[in-house]
Amino acid sequence: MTQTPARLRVAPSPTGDPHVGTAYMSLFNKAYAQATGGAFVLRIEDTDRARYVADSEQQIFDTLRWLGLPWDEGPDVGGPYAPYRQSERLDTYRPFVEQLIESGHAYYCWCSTERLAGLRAEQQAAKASVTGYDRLCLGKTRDERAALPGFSETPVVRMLIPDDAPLSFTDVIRGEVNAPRPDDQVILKADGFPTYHLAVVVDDHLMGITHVVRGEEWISSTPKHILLYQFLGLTPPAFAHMPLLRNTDKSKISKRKNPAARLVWFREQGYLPEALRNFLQLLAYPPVGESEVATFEEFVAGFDWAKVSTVGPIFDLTKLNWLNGEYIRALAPDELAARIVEHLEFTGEWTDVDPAKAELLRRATPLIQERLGVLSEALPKLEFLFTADADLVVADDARAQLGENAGEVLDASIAALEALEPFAADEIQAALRAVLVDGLGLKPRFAFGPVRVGITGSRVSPPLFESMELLGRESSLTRLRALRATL
RNA sequence: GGCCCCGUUGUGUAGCGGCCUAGCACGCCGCCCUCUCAAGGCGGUAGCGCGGGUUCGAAUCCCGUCGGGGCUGCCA
Repeated sequence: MTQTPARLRVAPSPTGDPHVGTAYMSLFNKAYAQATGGAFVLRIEDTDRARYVADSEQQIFDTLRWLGLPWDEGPDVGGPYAPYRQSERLDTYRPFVEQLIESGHAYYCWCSTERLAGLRAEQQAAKASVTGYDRLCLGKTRDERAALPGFSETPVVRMLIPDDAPLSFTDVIRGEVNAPRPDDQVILKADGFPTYHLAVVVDDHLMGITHVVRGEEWISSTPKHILLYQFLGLTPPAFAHMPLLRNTDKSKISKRKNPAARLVWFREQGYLPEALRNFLQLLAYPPVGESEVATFEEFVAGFDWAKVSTVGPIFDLTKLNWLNGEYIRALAPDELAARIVEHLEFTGEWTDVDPAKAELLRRATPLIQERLGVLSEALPKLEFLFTADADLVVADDARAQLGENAGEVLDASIAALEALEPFAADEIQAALRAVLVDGLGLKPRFAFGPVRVGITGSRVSPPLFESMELLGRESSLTRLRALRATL
Protein backbone atom coordinates (compact mmCIF):
# COMPACT_ATOMS: atom_id res chain seq x y z
CA MET A 1 0.00 0.00 0.00
CA THR A 2 3.02 2.23 0.13
CA GLN A 3 3.14 4.37 -2.95
CA THR A 4 4.47 7.79 -3.84
CA PRO A 5 5.98 9.79 -1.00
CA ALA A 6 3.29 11.87 0.67
CA ARG A 7 3.79 15.29 2.19
CA LEU A 8 1.70 16.02 5.24
CA ARG A 9 1.61 18.89 7.66
CA VAL A 10 0.32 19.69 11.06
CA ALA A 11 -0.67 23.31 11.43
CA PRO A 12 -1.23 24.41 15.01
CA SER A 13 -2.10 27.93 16.03
CA PRO A 14 0.07 29.56 18.68
CA THR A 15 -2.87 30.64 20.79
CA GLY A 16 -1.95 29.17 24.14
CA ASP A 17 -0.86 25.86 25.61
CA PRO A 18 -0.44 23.26 22.89
CA HIS A 19 -3.55 21.12 22.63
CA VAL A 20 -3.58 17.35 22.86
CA GLY A 21 -5.46 17.33 19.57
CA THR A 22 -2.37 18.75 17.91
CA ALA A 23 -0.40 15.76 19.12
CA TYR A 24 -3.11 13.40 17.92
CA MET A 25 -3.16 14.94 14.45
CA SER A 26 0.62 15.03 14.34
CA LEU A 27 0.82 11.35 15.12
CA PHE A 28 -1.37 10.35 12.19
CA ASN A 29 0.18 12.87 9.85
CA LYS A 30 3.67 11.71 10.65
CA ALA A 31 2.71 8.04 10.49
CA TYR A 32 1.47 8.34 6.94
CA ALA A 33 4.37 10.53 5.87
CA GLN A 34 6.72 7.90 7.22
CA ALA A 35 4.74 5.02 5.74
CA THR A 36 5.14 6.48 2.27
CA GLY A 37 8.66 7.72 2.73
CA GLY A 38 7.43 11.29 2.50
CA ALA A 39 7.77 14.33 4.70
CA PHE A 40 6.10 15.63 7.83
CA VAL A 41 5.89 19.41 7.94
CA LEU A 42 5.16 21.72 10.85
CA ARG A 43 3.57 25.00 9.90
CA ILE A 44 2.61 27.68 12.38
CA GLU A 45 -0.75 29.24 11.62
CA ASP A 46 -0.48 32.55 13.39
CA THR A 47 -2.95 34.60 11.38
CA ASP A 48 -5.06 35.55 14.37
CA ARG A 49 -3.30 38.46 15.99
CA ALA A 50 -5.91 38.80 18.71
CA ARG A 51 -5.39 35.31 20.07
CA TYR A 52 -1.67 35.13 19.50
CA VAL A 53 0.39 34.06 22.51
CA ALA A 54 4.10 34.75 22.27
CA ASP A 55 5.67 31.69 23.90
CA SER A 56 3.08 29.31 22.56
CA GLU A 57 5.11 28.48 19.49
CA GLN A 58 8.09 27.36 21.55
CA GLN A 59 5.79 25.20 23.65
CA ILE A 60 4.52 23.56 20.50
CA PHE A 61 8.09 22.72 19.51
CA ASP A 62 8.96 21.45 22.96
CA THR A 63 5.95 19.26 23.56
CA LEU A 64 5.92 17.72 20.10
CA ARG A 65 9.62 16.91 20.39
CA TRP A 66 9.08 15.54 23.87
CA LEU A 67 6.40 13.27 22.43
CA GLY A 68 8.88 11.97 19.92
CA LEU A 69 7.24 13.39 16.82
CA PRO A 70 9.90 15.51 15.15
CA TRP A 71 9.14 17.23 11.84
CA ASP A 72 11.18 17.24 8.67
CA GLU A 73 10.44 20.86 7.82
CA GLY A 74 9.34 23.69 10.04
CA PRO A 75 9.96 27.21 11.31
CA ASP A 76 12.89 26.19 13.48
CA VAL A 77 14.50 23.59 11.22
CA GLY A 78 13.84 25.28 7.89
CA GLY A 79 13.11 23.47 4.65
CA PRO A 80 12.65 24.08 0.94
CA TYR A 81 9.35 25.91 1.36
CA ALA A 82 10.29 28.36 4.09
CA PRO A 83 9.06 30.41 5.77
CA TYR A 84 6.81 28.01 7.71
CA ARG A 85 5.16 30.71 9.75
CA GLN A 86 2.12 32.29 8.10
CA SER A 87 2.74 35.73 9.57
CA GLU A 88 5.94 35.77 7.53
CA ARG A 89 4.13 34.87 4.34
CA LEU A 90 1.81 37.85 3.99
CA ASP A 91 3.37 38.87 0.69
CA THR A 92 2.79 35.36 -0.59
CA TYR A 93 -0.97 35.54 -0.17
CA ARG A 94 -1.50 38.95 -1.77
CA PRO A 95 -1.17 37.90 -5.45
CA PHE A 96 -3.61 35.08 -4.88
CA VAL A 97 -6.16 37.49 -3.44
CA GLU A 98 -5.67 39.82 -6.38
CA GLN A 99 -6.09 37.00 -8.83
CA LEU A 100 -9.35 36.03 -7.18
CA ILE A 101 -10.66 39.57 -7.28
CA GLU A 102 -9.68 40.05 -10.91
CA SER A 103 -11.31 36.83 -11.96
CA GLY A 104 -14.49 37.83 -10.15
CA HIS A 105 -14.29 35.08 -7.56
CA ALA A 106 -13.77 37.50 -4.72
CA TYR A 107 -14.90 41.00 -3.85
CA TYR A 108 -14.30 43.80 -1.37
CA CYS A 109 -16.63 44.18 1.55
CA TRP A 110 -16.84 47.35 3.66
CA CYS A 111 -19.47 46.15 6.05
CA SER A 112 -18.64 47.02 9.63
CA THR A 113 -18.36 44.44 12.33
CA GLU A 114 -21.43 45.97 13.94
CA ARG A 115 -23.54 45.60 10.83
CA LEU A 116 -22.44 42.01 10.46
CA ALA A 117 -23.26 41.28 14.08
CA GLY A 118 -26.67 42.86 13.63
CA LEU A 119 -27.30 40.86 10.51
CA ARG A 120 -26.39 37.67 12.30
CA ALA A 121 -28.66 38.50 15.23
CA GLU A 122 -31.54 39.22 12.88
CA GLN A 123 -31.13 35.97 11.04
CA GLN A 124 -30.94 34.08 14.29
CA ALA A 125 -34.04 35.74 15.69
CA ALA A 126 -35.95 35.06 12.49
CA LYS A 127 -34.73 31.45 12.59
CA ALA A 128 -33.84 31.97 8.97
CA SER A 129 -32.96 28.88 7.01
CA VAL A 130 -30.38 30.74 5.00
CA THR A 131 -27.79 32.53 7.06
CA GLY A 132 -24.59 34.28 6.20
CA TYR A 133 -23.51 37.45 4.50
CA ASP A 134 -26.18 39.24 2.46
CA ARG A 135 -23.82 40.48 -0.27
CA LEU A 136 -24.63 44.11 0.31
CA CYS A 137 -21.18 45.08 -1.00
CA LEU A 138 -21.15 42.80 -4.00
CA GLY A 139 -20.83 44.79 -7.22
CA LYS A 140 -20.58 48.12 -5.45
CA THR A 141 -17.75 50.62 -5.65
CA ARG A 142 -16.32 52.04 -2.48
CA ASP A 143 -18.24 55.27 -2.95
CA GLU A 144 -21.53 53.54 -3.63
CA ARG A 145 -21.08 51.49 -0.51
CA ALA A 146 -19.95 54.42 1.60
CA ALA A 147 -23.33 56.03 1.07
CA LEU A 148 -25.03 53.13 2.85
CA PRO A 149 -25.12 52.48 6.61
CA GLY A 150 -22.70 50.18 8.40
CA PHE A 151 -19.71 51.28 6.39
CA SER A 152 -16.16 50.59 7.52
CA GLU A 153 -13.08 52.33 6.10
CA THR A 154 -10.89 49.28 5.64
CA PRO A 155 -12.48 46.55 3.58
CA VAL A 156 -12.08 42.82 3.82
CA VAL A 157 -12.12 40.51 0.83
CA ARG A 158 -14.78 37.84 0.53
CA MET A 159 -14.93 34.92 -1.82
CA LEU A 160 -18.01 34.75 -4.03
CA ILE A 161 -19.67 31.38 -3.59
CA PRO A 162 -21.36 30.32 -6.84
CA ASP A 163 -24.79 28.70 -6.75
CA ASP A 164 -23.41 25.51 -8.16
CA ALA A 165 -20.56 25.16 -5.66
CA PRO A 166 -19.70 21.50 -5.19
CA LEU A 167 -20.83 20.37 -1.74
CA SER A 168 -19.47 16.88 -1.62
CA PHE A 169 -15.99 15.49 -1.75
CA THR A 170 -14.13 12.27 -1.22
CA ASP A 171 -12.56 11.79 2.17
CA VAL A 172 -9.79 9.26 2.62
CA ILE A 173 -11.34 8.06 5.87
CA ARG A 174 -15.06 8.54 5.27
CA GLY A 175 -15.52 8.08 1.56
CA GLU A 176 -18.08 10.37 -0.05
CA VAL A 177 -18.92 13.20 2.33
CA ASN A 178 -21.47 16.00 2.06
CA ALA A 179 -20.96 19.40 3.58
CA PRO A 180 -23.06 22.49 4.20
CA ARG A 181 -23.37 25.23 1.63
CA PRO A 182 -20.85 27.95 2.54
CA ASP A 183 -21.58 31.66 2.61
CA ASP A 184 -19.27 34.35 1.22
CA GLN A 185 -16.35 33.64 3.50
CA VAL A 186 -13.86 36.38 4.32
CA ILE A 187 -10.47 35.39 2.95
CA LEU A 188 -8.50 38.55 3.68
CA LYS A 189 -9.07 40.43 6.91
CA ALA A 190 -9.01 44.17 7.43
CA ASP A 191 -5.63 43.89 9.12
CA GLY A 192 -4.13 42.45 5.96
CA PHE A 193 -3.85 38.93 7.32
CA PRO A 194 -5.48 36.10 5.40
CA THR A 195 -8.03 33.95 7.17
CA TYR A 196 -7.33 30.29 7.73
CA HIS A 197 -9.29 29.35 4.62
CA LEU A 198 -7.15 31.26 2.18
CA ALA A 199 -3.88 30.61 3.97
CA VAL A 200 -4.26 26.81 4.14
CA VAL A 201 -5.12 26.53 0.52
CA VAL A 202 -2.26 28.72 -0.65
CA ASP A 203 0.29 27.20 1.70
CA ASP A 204 -0.74 23.61 1.20
CA HIS A 205 -0.44 24.14 -2.52
CA LEU A 206 2.86 25.97 -2.38
CA MET A 207 4.32 23.50 0.08
CA GLY A 208 3.32 20.52 -2.01
CA ILE A 209 1.05 19.04 0.64
CA THR A 210 -0.56 15.89 -0.74
CA HIS A 211 -2.80 14.95 2.19
CA VAL A 212 -4.66 17.32 4.45
CA VAL A 213 -5.31 15.56 7.73
CA ARG A 214 -7.34 17.56 10.22
CA GLY A 215 -10.20 17.32 12.67
CA GLU A 216 -13.76 16.58 11.72
CA GLU A 217 -14.76 20.13 12.61
CA TRP A 218 -13.29 21.16 9.25
CA ILE A 219 -15.64 19.09 7.13
CA SER A 220 -18.05 21.98 6.90
CA SER A 221 -15.41 24.34 5.53
CA THR A 222 -13.95 21.96 3.01
CA PRO A 223 -16.23 23.12 0.16
CA LYS A 224 -14.74 26.62 0.55
CA HIS A 225 -11.27 25.20 0.21
CA ILE A 226 -12.14 23.08 -2.80
CA LEU A 227 -13.70 26.12 -4.41
CA LEU A 228 -10.55 28.12 -3.80
CA TYR A 229 -8.45 25.44 -5.46
CA GLN A 230 -10.88 25.49 -8.35
CA PHE A 231 -10.85 29.31 -8.67
CA LEU A 232 -7.08 29.27 -8.65
CA GLY A 233 -6.83 26.47 -11.17
CA LEU A 234 -5.13 24.16 -8.70
CA THR A 235 -5.58 20.50 -7.90
CA PRO A 236 -6.84 19.91 -4.37
CA PRO A 237 -4.98 17.51 -2.07
CA ALA A 238 -6.57 14.43 -0.56
CA PHE A 239 -8.58 15.10 2.60
CA ALA A 240 -8.71 12.98 5.74
CA HIS A 241 -10.99 14.21 8.50
CA MET A 242 -10.17 12.60 11.81
CA PRO A 243 -12.86 12.14 14.45
CA LEU A 244 -12.83 14.59 17.35
CA LEU A 245 -11.44 13.67 20.74
CA ARG A 246 -14.16 14.25 23.34
CA ASN A 247 -14.69 15.22 26.94
CA THR A 248 -16.57 12.79 29.17
CA ASP A 249 -19.78 14.64 28.34
CA LYS A 250 -19.14 13.89 24.63
CA SER A 251 -18.41 17.49 23.69
CA LYS A 252 -15.31 18.38 21.70
CA ILE A 253 -12.34 18.09 24.03
CA SER A 254 -11.53 21.36 25.71
CA LYS A 255 -9.02 22.63 28.21
CA ARG A 256 -11.81 23.99 30.34
CA LYS A 257 -13.50 20.65 30.87
CA ASN A 258 -10.45 18.44 30.68
CA PRO A 259 -7.03 19.30 32.10
CA ALA A 260 -5.55 16.58 29.89
CA ALA A 261 -6.45 18.66 26.85
CA ARG A 262 -3.27 20.58 27.61
CA LEU A 263 -0.45 18.59 26.13
CA VAL A 264 2.09 19.65 28.76
CA TRP A 265 -0.19 18.27 31.41
CA PHE A 266 1.02 14.77 30.61
CA ARG A 267 4.60 15.78 31.09
CA GLU A 268 3.79 17.56 34.32
CA GLN A 269 2.00 14.47 35.62
CA GLY A 270 4.91 12.21 34.79
CA TYR A 271 3.57 10.27 31.86
CA LEU A 272 6.16 8.74 29.58
CA PRO A 273 6.01 10.19 26.08
CA GLU A 274 6.11 6.73 24.53
CA ALA A 275 3.10 5.70 26.60
CA LEU A 276 1.11 8.76 25.55
CA ARG A 277 2.07 8.17 21.95
CA ASN A 278 0.95 4.56 22.22
CA PHE A 279 -2.31 5.65 23.83
CA LEU A 280 -3.04 8.20 21.10
CA GLN A 281 -2.34 5.46 18.58
CA LEU A 282 -5.21 3.49 20.07
CA LEU A 283 -7.84 6.21 19.76
CA ALA A 284 -10.18 5.71 16.83
CA TYR A 285 -7.72 3.16 15.52
CA PRO A 286 -7.56 -0.61 16.10
CA PRO A 287 -4.60 -2.23 17.87
CA VAL A 288 -1.74 -2.96 15.51
CA GLY A 289 -1.10 -6.54 16.61
CA GLU A 290 -2.16 -9.00 19.29
CA SER A 291 -1.03 -6.56 21.95
CA GLU A 292 -2.17 -3.01 22.38
CA VAL A 293 1.34 -2.14 23.41
CA ALA A 294 3.01 -1.21 20.14
CA THR A 295 5.80 0.94 18.84
CA PHE A 296 5.37 3.81 16.44
CA GLU A 297 7.18 1.76 13.81
CA GLU A 298 4.61 -1.01 14.13
CA PHE A 299 1.86 1.58 13.83
CA VAL A 300 3.46 2.96 10.68
CA ALA A 301 4.04 -0.46 9.15
CA GLY A 302 0.36 -1.33 9.05
CA PHE A 303 -0.97 2.17 8.61
CA ASP A 304 -4.19 2.49 6.66
CA TRP A 305 -6.60 5.42 6.60
CA ALA A 306 -9.48 3.02 6.14
CA LYS A 307 -8.84 1.72 9.65
CA VAL A 308 -9.49 5.09 11.22
CA SER A 309 -12.87 5.13 12.94
CA THR A 310 -15.35 7.92 12.28
CA VAL A 311 -16.59 7.87 15.85
CA GLY A 312 -15.09 10.44 18.19
CA PRO A 313 -13.46 8.64 21.12
CA ILE A 314 -13.92 9.89 24.66
CA PHE A 315 -10.57 10.90 26.02
CA ASP A 316 -10.51 8.60 29.04
CA LEU A 317 -7.18 8.20 30.79
CA THR A 318 -7.68 4.79 32.41
CA LYS A 319 -5.98 2.87 29.66
CA LEU A 320 -3.20 5.42 29.46
CA ASN A 321 -2.53 4.86 33.15
CA TRP A 322 -2.15 1.16 32.53
CA LEU A 323 0.02 1.72 29.48
CA ASN A 324 2.23 4.12 31.38
CA GLY A 325 2.77 1.46 34.03
CA GLU A 326 3.63 -1.05 31.34
CA TYR A 327 6.23 1.27 29.85
CA ILE A 328 7.65 2.14 33.24
CA ARG A 329 8.07 -1.53 34.12
CA ALA A 330 9.72 -2.22 30.79
CA LEU A 331 12.43 0.36 31.43
CA ALA A 332 15.87 -0.64 32.73
CA PRO A 333 15.95 0.49 36.39
CA ASP A 334 18.75 2.97 35.84
CA GLU A 335 16.94 4.42 32.86
CA LEU A 336 13.82 4.77 34.98
CA ALA A 337 15.81 6.54 37.67
CA ALA A 338 17.17 8.94 35.06
CA ARG A 339 13.65 9.62 33.81
CA ILE A 340 12.48 10.34 37.33
CA VAL A 341 15.27 12.84 37.86
CA GLU A 342 14.51 14.41 34.50
CA HIS A 343 10.87 14.72 35.52
CA LEU A 344 11.72 16.27 38.88
CA GLU A 345 13.93 18.79 37.11
CA PHE A 346 11.16 19.56 34.64
CA THR A 347 8.64 20.25 37.38
CA GLY A 348 11.20 22.18 39.36
CA GLU A 349 10.99 19.89 42.39
CA TRP A 350 14.67 19.14 42.09
CA THR A 351 17.19 21.73 41.01
CA ASP A 352 20.97 21.43 41.03
CA VAL A 353 20.57 17.76 41.78
CA ASP A 354 22.81 16.55 44.58
CA PRO A 355 24.74 13.47 43.33
CA ALA A 356 24.21 11.68 46.63
CA LYS A 357 20.46 12.15 46.35
CA ALA A 358 20.49 11.00 42.77
CA GLU A 359 22.45 7.91 43.77
CA LEU A 360 20.04 7.06 46.55
CA LEU A 361 17.17 7.47 44.12
CA ARG A 362 18.95 5.22 41.65
CA ARG A 363 19.38 2.50 44.26
CA ALA A 364 15.78 2.83 45.44
CA THR A 365 14.18 2.87 42.02
CA PRO A 366 13.96 -0.95 41.69
CA LEU A 367 11.81 -0.97 44.82
CA ILE A 368 9.15 1.23 43.31
CA GLN A 369 9.37 0.38 39.64
CA GLU A 370 6.38 -1.96 39.56
CA ARG A 371 4.47 0.29 41.91
CA LEU A 372 4.59 3.38 39.74
CA GLY A 373 1.72 4.61 37.61
CA VAL A 374 3.32 7.93 36.74
CA LEU A 375 6.75 9.39 37.40
CA SER A 376 5.40 11.95 39.84
CA GLU A 377 4.54 9.17 42.28
CA ALA A 378 8.18 8.26 42.75
CA LEU A 379 9.23 10.88 45.27
CA PRO A 380 6.18 10.53 47.53
CA LYS A 381 6.74 6.79 47.69
CA LEU A 382 10.37 7.28 48.68
CA GLU A 383 9.93 10.30 50.88
CA PHE A 384 10.97 8.41 54.02
CA LEU A 385 14.37 7.76 52.44
CA PHE A 386 15.00 11.42 51.81
CA THR A 387 13.80 12.50 55.21
CA ALA A 388 16.10 12.96 58.21
CA ASP A 389 15.36 10.52 61.03
CA ALA A 390 14.33 13.32 63.34
CA ASP A 391 11.92 14.74 60.79
CA LEU A 392 10.09 11.52 60.05
CA VAL A 393 6.40 11.94 60.75
CA VAL A 394 4.34 8.92 61.69
CA ALA A 395 0.97 9.22 59.98
CA ASP A 396 -2.08 9.10 62.20
CA ASP A 397 -3.63 6.14 60.44
CA ALA A 398 -0.33 4.27 60.74
CA ARG A 399 -0.05 4.90 64.43
CA ALA A 400 -3.69 3.97 64.97
CA GLN A 401 -3.07 0.63 63.34
CA LEU A 402 -0.32 -0.29 65.81
CA GLY A 403 -1.39 -3.23 67.92
CA GLU A 404 -1.09 -3.90 71.65
CA ASN A 405 2.14 -5.72 71.15
CA ALA A 406 3.86 -3.01 69.12
CA GLY A 407 6.30 -2.25 71.89
CA GLU A 408 7.21 -5.87 72.25
CA VAL A 409 7.70 -6.19 68.50
CA LEU A 410 9.89 -3.13 68.33
CA ASP A 411 12.03 -4.19 71.28
CA ALA A 412 12.63 -7.60 69.77
CA SER A 413 13.38 -6.10 66.37
CA ILE A 414 15.85 -3.59 67.73
CA ALA A 415 17.65 -6.29 69.65
CA ALA A 416 17.82 -8.53 66.60
CA LEU A 417 19.18 -5.81 64.36
CA GLU A 418 21.77 -4.19 66.58
CA ALA A 419 24.54 -6.62 65.79
CA LEU A 420 23.26 -8.11 62.56
CA GLU A 421 25.91 -8.70 59.90
CA PRO A 422 25.67 -7.91 57.14
CA PHE A 423 22.85 -5.39 57.36
CA ALA A 424 21.27 -6.50 54.13
CA ALA A 425 17.70 -7.25 53.06
CA ASP A 426 17.82 -11.05 53.18
CA GLU A 427 19.58 -11.09 56.54
CA ILE A 428 17.27 -8.49 57.98
CA GLN A 429 14.26 -10.48 56.89
CA ALA A 430 15.65 -13.69 58.33
CA ALA A 431 16.52 -12.07 61.64
CA LEU A 432 13.14 -10.39 62.03
CA ARG A 433 11.25 -13.51 61.08
CA ALA A 434 13.20 -15.45 63.66
CA VAL A 435 12.31 -13.16 66.54
CA LEU A 436 8.85 -12.01 65.48
CA VAL A 437 7.27 -14.88 63.63
CA ASP A 438 9.04 -17.80 65.19
CA GLY A 439 9.81 -16.14 68.50
CA LEU A 440 6.65 -14.20 69.28
CA GLY A 441 4.44 -16.41 67.14
CA LEU A 442 3.02 -13.54 65.11
CA LYS A 443 1.55 -13.68 61.63
CA PRO A 444 4.02 -12.02 59.24
CA ARG A 445 1.69 -9.14 58.37
CA PHE A 446 1.24 -8.26 62.03
CA ALA A 447 4.86 -8.89 62.87
CA PHE A 448 6.24 -6.46 60.30
CA GLY A 449 3.54 -3.83 60.62
CA PRO A 450 5.06 -1.90 63.54
CA VAL A 451 8.50 -2.12 61.96
CA ARG A 452 7.16 -0.65 58.71
CA VAL A 453 5.49 2.16 60.58
CA GLY A 454 8.68 2.90 62.47
CA ILE A 455 10.88 2.86 59.40
CA THR A 456 8.62 4.64 56.90
CA GLY A 457 6.05 6.41 59.03
CA SER A 458 3.22 4.90 57.06
CA ARG A 459 1.26 1.68 56.70
CA VAL A 460 2.02 1.33 53.01
CA SER A 461 5.56 1.42 51.72
CA PRO A 462 8.04 -0.08 49.32
CA PRO A 463 9.42 -3.50 50.35
CA LEU A 464 10.45 -3.15 53.97
CA PHE A 465 13.71 -5.06 54.23
CA GLU A 466 15.21 -3.55 51.11
CA SER A 467 14.19 -0.15 52.40
CA MET A 468 15.97 -0.80 55.66
CA GLU A 469 19.10 -1.85 53.84
CA LEU A 470 19.08 1.39 51.89
CA LEU A 471 18.47 3.38 55.04
CA GLY A 472 21.30 1.64 56.88
CA ARG A 473 21.54 0.22 60.34
CA GLU A 474 21.97 3.48 62.17
CA SER A 475 18.92 5.23 60.74
CA SER A 476 16.82 2.11 60.95
CA LEU A 477 17.56 1.63 64.65
CA THR A 478 17.12 5.32 65.40
CA ARG A 479 13.69 5.25 63.82
CA LEU A 480 12.57 2.09 65.56
CA ARG A 481 13.73 3.41 68.91
CA ALA A 482 12.00 6.72 68.27
CA LEU A 483 8.69 5.02 67.64
CA ARG A 484 9.22 2.75 70.64
CA ALA A 485 9.74 5.78 72.85
CA THR A 486 6.34 7.20 71.93
CA LEU A 487 4.39 4.11 72.91
C1' G B 1 -33.28 27.41 13.56
C1' G B 2 -30.37 25.51 9.12
C1' C B 3 -26.69 22.23 7.11
C1' C B 4 -23.38 18.27 8.11
C1' C B 5 -21.05 14.09 10.85
C1' C B 6 -21.78 10.01 14.14
C1' G B 7 -24.40 5.87 17.33
C1' U B 8 -21.25 -2.23 19.70
C1' U B 9 -20.38 -3.46 27.53
C1' G B 10 -18.04 2.09 32.04
C1' U B 11 -13.77 3.38 28.33
C1' G B 12 -10.88 2.07 23.75
C1' U B 13 -11.83 -1.28 19.93
C1' A B 14 -12.94 -6.19 16.67
C1' G B 15 -17.07 -7.32 13.67
C1' C B 16 -18.20 -5.35 7.22
C1' G B 17 -25.29 -10.98 5.91
C1' G B 18 -24.63 -16.82 8.40
C1' C B 19 -18.00 -18.65 11.73
C1' C B 20 -21.77 -13.82 17.11
C1' U B 21 -25.23 -18.12 22.71
C1' A B 22 -21.06 -10.62 20.02
C1' G B 23 -14.20 -11.34 20.48
C1' C B 24 -9.95 -8.48 22.68
C1' A B 25 -7.76 -4.69 25.96
C1' C B 26 -8.29 -1.34 30.05
C1' G B 27 -11.44 -0.59 34.25
C1' C B 28 -14.41 -2.81 37.95
C1' C B 29 -15.55 -7.25 41.33
C1' G B 30 -13.75 -11.92 43.52
C1' C B 31 -9.93 -15.60 44.48
C1' C B 32 -4.64 -16.96 44.60
C1' C B 33 0.33 -15.26 45.63
C1' U B 34 2.25 -12.11 49.56
C1' C B 35 6.04 -8.10 54.89
C1' U B 36 2.05 -3.45 53.29
C1' C B 37 1.05 -1.60 48.46
C1' A B 38 1.83 -2.95 43.76
C1' A B 39 3.10 -6.38 39.96
C1' G B 40 1.71 -11.32 38.44
C1' G B 41 -1.83 -15.69 37.89
C1' C B 42 -7.01 -17.39 37.68
C1' G B 43 -12.19 -16.37 37.35
C1' G B 44 -16.38 -13.02 36.92
C1' U B 45 -19.44 -8.47 35.52
C1' A B 46 -21.36 -5.56 31.60
C1' G B 47 -22.91 -3.91 25.09
C1' C B 48 -25.15 -4.07 19.24
C1' G B 49 -30.08 3.41 21.19
C1' C B 50 -35.23 2.42 19.42
C1' G B 51 -38.97 1.05 15.58
C1' G B 52 -40.01 -0.67 10.96
C1' G B 53 -38.50 -3.05 6.63
C1' U B 54 -35.16 -6.27 2.93
C1' U B 55 -33.60 -11.47 3.52
C1' C B 56 -34.11 -18.37 4.63
C1' G B 57 -30.89 -15.44 8.00
C1' A B 58 -28.99 -8.74 10.37
C1' A B 59 -24.64 -5.84 15.05
C1' U B 60 -23.72 -5.96 9.86
C1' C B 61 -28.13 -3.52 4.11
C1' C B 62 -32.49 0.30 3.62
C1' C B 63 -36.01 3.80 5.87
C1' G B 64 -37.71 6.34 9.97
C1' U B 65 -37.05 7.88 14.84
C1' C B 66 -34.39 9.17 19.09
C1' G B 67 -29.74 10.58 21.02
C1' G B 68 -24.86 12.85 20.80
C1' G B 69 -21.48 15.99 18.30
C1' G B 70 -19.60 19.72 14.73
C1' C B 71 -20.22 24.04 11.80
C1' U B 72 -23.15 28.27 11.09
C1' G B 73 -16.90 34.41 13.07
C1' C B 74 -12.63 39.88 9.83
C1' C B 75 -11.13 32.05 15.51
C1' A B 76 -8.57 28.20 13.99
